[in-house]
Amino acid sequence: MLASRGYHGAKIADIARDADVGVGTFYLYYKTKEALFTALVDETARLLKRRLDVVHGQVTDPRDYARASTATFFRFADEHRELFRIVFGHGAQFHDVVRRAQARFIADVRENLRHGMERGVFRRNRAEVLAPAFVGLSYQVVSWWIEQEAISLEEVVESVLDFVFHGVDAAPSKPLRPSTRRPRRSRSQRGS
Amino acid sequence: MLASRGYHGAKIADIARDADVGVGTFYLYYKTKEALFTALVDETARLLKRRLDVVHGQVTDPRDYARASTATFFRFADEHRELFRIVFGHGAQFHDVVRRAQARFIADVRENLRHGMERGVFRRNRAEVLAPAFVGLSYQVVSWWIEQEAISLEEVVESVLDFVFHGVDAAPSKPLRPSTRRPRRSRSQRGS
Amino acid sequence: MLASRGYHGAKIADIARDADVGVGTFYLYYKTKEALFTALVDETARLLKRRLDVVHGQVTDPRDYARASTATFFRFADEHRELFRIVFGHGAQFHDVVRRAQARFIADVRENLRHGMERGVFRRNRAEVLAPAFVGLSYQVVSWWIEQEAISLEEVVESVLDFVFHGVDAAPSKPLRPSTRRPRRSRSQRGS
Amino acid sequence: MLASRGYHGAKIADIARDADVGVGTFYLYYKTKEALFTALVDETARLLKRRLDVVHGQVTDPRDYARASTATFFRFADEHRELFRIVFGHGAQFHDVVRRAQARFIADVRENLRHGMERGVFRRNRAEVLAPAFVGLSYQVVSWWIEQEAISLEEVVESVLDFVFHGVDAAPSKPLRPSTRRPRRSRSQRGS
DNA sequence: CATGAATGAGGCTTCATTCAT
DNA sequence: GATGAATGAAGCCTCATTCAT
Repeated sequence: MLASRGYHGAKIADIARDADVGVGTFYLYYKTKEALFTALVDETARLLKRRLDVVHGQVTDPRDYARASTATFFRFADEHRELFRIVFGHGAQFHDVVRRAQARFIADVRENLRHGMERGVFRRNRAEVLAPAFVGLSYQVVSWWIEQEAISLEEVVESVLDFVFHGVDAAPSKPLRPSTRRPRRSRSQRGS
Repeated sequence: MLASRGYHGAKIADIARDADVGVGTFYLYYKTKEALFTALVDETARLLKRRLDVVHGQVTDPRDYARASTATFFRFADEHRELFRIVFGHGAQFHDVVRRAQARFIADVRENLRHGMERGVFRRNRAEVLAPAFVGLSYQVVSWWIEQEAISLEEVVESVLDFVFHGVDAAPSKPLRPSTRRPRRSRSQRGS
Repeated sequence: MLASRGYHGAKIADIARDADVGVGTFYLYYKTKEALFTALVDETARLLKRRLDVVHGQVTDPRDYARASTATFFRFADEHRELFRIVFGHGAQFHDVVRRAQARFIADVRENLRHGMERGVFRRNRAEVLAPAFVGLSYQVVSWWIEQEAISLEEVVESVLDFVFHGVDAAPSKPLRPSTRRPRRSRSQRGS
Repeated sequence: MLASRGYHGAKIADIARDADVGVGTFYLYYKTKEALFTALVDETARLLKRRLDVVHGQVTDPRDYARASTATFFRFADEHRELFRIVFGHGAQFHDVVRRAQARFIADVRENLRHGMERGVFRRNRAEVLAPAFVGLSYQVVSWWIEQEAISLEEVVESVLDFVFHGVDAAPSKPLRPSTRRPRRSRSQRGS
């Protein structure tokens, strides 16, 4: 219900009917509609975080960290499609709970990126830009993948990781910011 | 209004007041609330598409195509923040119009990726996976960037493009699928 | 519960919890919420009536009757605060049972007033007007008195009786309707 | 509606139908059901207060004050039966707004009683007891009177004032507390 | 064309009552 | 008898939409 219709599309009556209970019964479990949503988001974030914590505990290399995170995220989405659709899909981002959860994951990714850059295993680049990029691409690919059965988990993850590590360029890559860099020139001046 | 409150949060009365007209007047211009939303999405997609068509007309190389597309997308979002927030933000993705527009852009990206891979300028990888990745990361980075003033347009685009072309790995990249590979064997067999 | 929250404010679940039984058990004792209320009112009226009957049996003089009634009413309210609050308080008057009980008490008072007037121990006045006045003032004073601890039962009753018997005027009173009065003339003409 | 059914008995739909408007229209005039009730109570209290202020401005003697107040109260109730029923009747007392309004009127009466006692025109008695008595009897008599057509305004007021000034006792009255008073003896000891 | 007061369908929530255990 | 989870009718309120001015 919430998964297929979204927060606004799913009426309490629908949700109750879906669960084969009366409307009153719904309110025995959740104080409000909002509360159900919040509970699902929190539960999802908690579950995912737990899974990530486990795999993060087993790696030290930032690359492994990224690999493990990505694989875990995809596996998690695969195993909890309904929850995933509710939390990430169907216009739920507007919800504060979701935004905060997302922000925490982005922060996590950012730290790993920074760590990797400092250690020299990641290309020097703006971690604050790459972090949302990481999360955004993962979410979008998962959203696409989850709705179809054409490709295996391993294959998506493999593709995503290749992209994430090497980008699309076939040519051997040069550093983004050569150490011999001179003062920026084109620093732009966007107004409002 | 739509931008700051989202589709469900914005009431017709608010929208009308914002536009300094009466609610009745709103209905002279749009048949329903839904129609306004659809019109804005269509308009946005049309505007963006026109901009992309222009820059695409000036490039032939798939890398340039990707560069130009990305830069254009960011510039567009910057220049039409309100529209961008309405169309992409605040849980609008659930809307069919948005989904279709998004699908068109993803298809466009996919074609360029395929083209680049065939021409050998892009690493061989699954274009159908990378296309949503591209769009998802662009959207997420733009969403982050648009809400803050800390970094210039050129800088975000530079970061994004470096990431998109070279990924995060500091080491020189090896192909995902070694060139010495013979004609596809196991190449998966997605139907739809 | 009923006493502190009123008929509409008290939920069956609250009442049951207060009585340390399950909601189901409540319905073993009372057919409906309304039935509980009616039963309480009836019980209260019955108790009060019994007490009044006892004291009334011991007096013949209408003044003593009034004195005894008033004292009994206050004592009763004092001893059954909860019941009093339920029956008279918290907007219960709207209830038909309460209205009927009240009407019976008013009728009783009226008869005593008539009796006293006929016997010449009470000033001639309209008994049908004084009866509700009696009841109304008793109820209001009790309501005020019951919620505070500042003054003793004897003191309130003393004050009320002095007021009821002598009014507020310090001057010696003259009869309302001199016995030498001629047939009514001015019998009113209030419109709506 | 509110007048005939009381706060809980009157549904918004009823009120709207009674006023020959849609439910939505109701909410153009009042934010909530509660707000309507509060507004009516405030309006009533304001109107009555204004009327009382006028007549109070024309008297100095506490007896005249009491006479004028009573007459004004009855006249007001007669002219605003609906409002009166809403505010005082049908179990509205439970409402805080009503309670506060009532408290203000009681305080007003109490001050006049005190004043009269100090000036020696009223019998010495406990003003804090007599004030609620005054209000309670007025309210109850008005409630009775307003529902029937048998007696004129002048007559009720006359009866009430005679009662209020002289009480029911036919005998000439003696003071409640003789100036030659000795120390209290039996002054009670109510527990809980 | 423009307006905004009026509308009522529809959504969320409460709570008296039932009934299987 | 006792229980309390389950129920759904009913009530309050919102807001997209209409239409008379």
